[in-house]
Amino acid sequence: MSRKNQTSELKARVMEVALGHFSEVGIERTNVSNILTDAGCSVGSLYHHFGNKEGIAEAVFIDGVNQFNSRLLAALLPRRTADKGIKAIVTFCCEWVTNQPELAGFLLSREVTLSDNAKRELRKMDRAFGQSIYDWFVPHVKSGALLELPTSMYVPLICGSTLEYSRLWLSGRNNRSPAEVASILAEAAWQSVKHNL
Amino acid sequence: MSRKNQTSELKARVMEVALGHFSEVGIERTNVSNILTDAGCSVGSLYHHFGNKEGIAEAVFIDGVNQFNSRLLAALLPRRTADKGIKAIVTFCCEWVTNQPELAGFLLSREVTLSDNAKRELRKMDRAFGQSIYDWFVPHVKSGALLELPTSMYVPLICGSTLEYSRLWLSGRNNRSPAEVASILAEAAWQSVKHNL
DNA sequence: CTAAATACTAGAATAATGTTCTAATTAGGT
DNA sequence: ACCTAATTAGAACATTATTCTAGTATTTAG
Repeated sequence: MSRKNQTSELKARVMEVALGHFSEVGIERTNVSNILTDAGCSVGSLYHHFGNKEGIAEAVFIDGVNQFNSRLLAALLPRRTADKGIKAIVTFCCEWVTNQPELAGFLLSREVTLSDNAKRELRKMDRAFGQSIYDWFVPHVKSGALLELPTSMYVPLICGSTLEYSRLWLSGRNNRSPAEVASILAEAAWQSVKHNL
Repeated sequence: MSRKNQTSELKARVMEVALGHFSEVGIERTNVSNILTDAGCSVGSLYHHFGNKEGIAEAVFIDGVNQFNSRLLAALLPRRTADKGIKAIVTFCCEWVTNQPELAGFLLSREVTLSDNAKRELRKMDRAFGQSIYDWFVPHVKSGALLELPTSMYVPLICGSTLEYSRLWLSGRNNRSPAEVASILAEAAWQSVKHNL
């Protein structure tokens, strides 16, 4: 196998193993040596590729956000009405959390403390993502279908309930998965941002 | 000074100092020795009173939840209509977060991993709190003013947006404090749980 | 009031674990 | 075949949470 493939496979393996440990006991309480043995990686390799333990967490985090963002856009952008769009966002979130509870829990936990470099990268990603979202929203606000609000409030109003419900479900405190209650959450989100004549 | 007072003052001092460090750099990255010097406490005393670093975090956490719960009840229980009650909850949360950003950030961060003992204590608190909340809600659901939903959904629907907005504000990503946008959040929460004829 | 018991304090010693460092190895280009 | 740079290896190191033993102060009981 070429070195490139070997390397990227190793990194992927480490990240997968690490996510398992992180989501089970948190970043602090997973020890590097467990990751090393489970992923079949040496100390040197690990620190060469990731810098330190937080570096692994960062990589997993950025990867997860990327995946989430692109799939969410794929779910949202084709929708032509405000109603369908908002509900598509909520429904997508519910399904994503339900299908990937480990990754979702890790992203929602906010355990990761990002390095300056990672912050920069994430901001760049976020800008592109935010712009696409913004472009979808503008016409619906202009048309009066959606409330006109401070920009920073749309995400909390649309996704807040869903994320909070997801956190509760992930911590084992209620039975129905987000996907099972998606329609309720979607309707509630819609009620909270639609323009009431 | 009596020993009891001396001791409880020491514990309070440690908890206050610890909260400062925790909210600034997280539990993992605050080191015990800093807490010791800042609070003027010896290694032995600290481990005698709190068991370990997590024990300090647990104490701060439980204290914070207690304070939050009792004040929220004081804000909610006097309200006689569904409308006023829901808005009182949201408004209270906004003000609480705005006035105590350190404590709020610490509680919302979910950094603390609770010991079995702490879990038990917290569950006990939560049961009593939940019961009071439940008693307030029942008549408004029965009267048809509020939607009838799975019990586990009221908190996310009512507080989700507010908590999400608070997290964003606490991480410095938007300017207006929760208290400044409380009325928008309150109205949105009300729209999402009120019964629409 | 005295003595025993208990709660608390102290800080040096220890243990756990993340990270660095030097040397060896491997792959890709010339 | 040889050179260069990327990668791997794991022993040594450093940091830091925690334990342990001993000592001191306070309360309680006789």
